[in-house]
Amino acid sequence: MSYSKDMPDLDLTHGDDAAAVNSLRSAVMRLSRRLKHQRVDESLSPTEMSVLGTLSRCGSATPGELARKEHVQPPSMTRIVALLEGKGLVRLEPHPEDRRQKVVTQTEQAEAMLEESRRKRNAFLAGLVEGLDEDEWASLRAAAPVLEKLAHL
Amino acid sequence: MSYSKDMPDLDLTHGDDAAAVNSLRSAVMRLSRRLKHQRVDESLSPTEMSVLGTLSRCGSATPGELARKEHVQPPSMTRIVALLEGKGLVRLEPHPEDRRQKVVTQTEQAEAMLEESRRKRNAFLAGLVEGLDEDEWASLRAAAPVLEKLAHL
DNA sequence: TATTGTTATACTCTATAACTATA
DNA sequence: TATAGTTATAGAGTATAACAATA
Repeated sequence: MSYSKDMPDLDLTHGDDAAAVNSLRSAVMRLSRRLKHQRVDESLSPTEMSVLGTLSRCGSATPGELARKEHVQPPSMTRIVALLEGKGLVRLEPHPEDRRQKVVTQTEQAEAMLEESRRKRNAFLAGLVEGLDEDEWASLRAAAPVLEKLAHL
Repeated sequence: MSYSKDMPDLDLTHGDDAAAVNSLRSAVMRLSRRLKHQRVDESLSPTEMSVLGTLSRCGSATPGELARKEHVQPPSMTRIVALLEGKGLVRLEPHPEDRRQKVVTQTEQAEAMLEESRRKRNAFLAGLVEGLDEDEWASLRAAAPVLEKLAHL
């Protein structure tokens, strides 16, 4: 039996697992559309916000690394980085070892903006979460890091 | 103290809740981009698939109801419904009580397509889930219905 | 007068293909 | 020859505004 205790015993013929997978996909797609509309800065797209969040968490990165992390193609990241630079939210520096690459770093202005916008985002999600009970919110909190992992697995 | 036991004690000044909210938003956006690429039918967009899923779960609906459920504007739903009708996946009938409205119903062909595609979707998500351990998958299963609720709250 | 749905139009975001510079 | 990033272009999906038909 090719079964490891570290792997979930995901049985695709099992109705409950299949239902969970369907439910998850549908919910993520629909929730993402709602979040798209809750822009903290009206002029920043969700992906642009996500790039700033990634830089805030992971520090500096090259455009190529950012493209892979955000699951967009390199030309799209070129455009995003140029836009963020134009707004003074990131700084572009030459790569110390490879002159083809660049290093993207967020500015203090970006960090301040993220902090400022956190309240607005939380207000929106808190409004939704108020419709949940304690157990549901606990489920969500437990799942958040797993969804993060899934997003860049 | 304005506290109800049915409401989560969401404290926006509390770092853990704020972090969970941020994590959730970021993960949902990035995961949705990955799912976008995993189309069961290459010719159907995620929203179009989601409409079929909604019809499958909820039965018939008017274009206006579908627009509200999917969080798109009425003109967008007009376009989606027309496209699905052109592919023979939904049927449009006059509303029995209000001649302004229409009733959208999925066809047998749509149900067969959903069933067929379920295996492909599951294969992709199962691939991701294989990188999780038992507890993580359990968290996700518990959170799926909550995310569904959040998506149309 | 309000509501449901449609048509016409424009915008945002992303992708692909072709190119430049460096490794 | 392969890789990082850019430029130019096209396409998908959605929104807003203006309109038609019905309540």
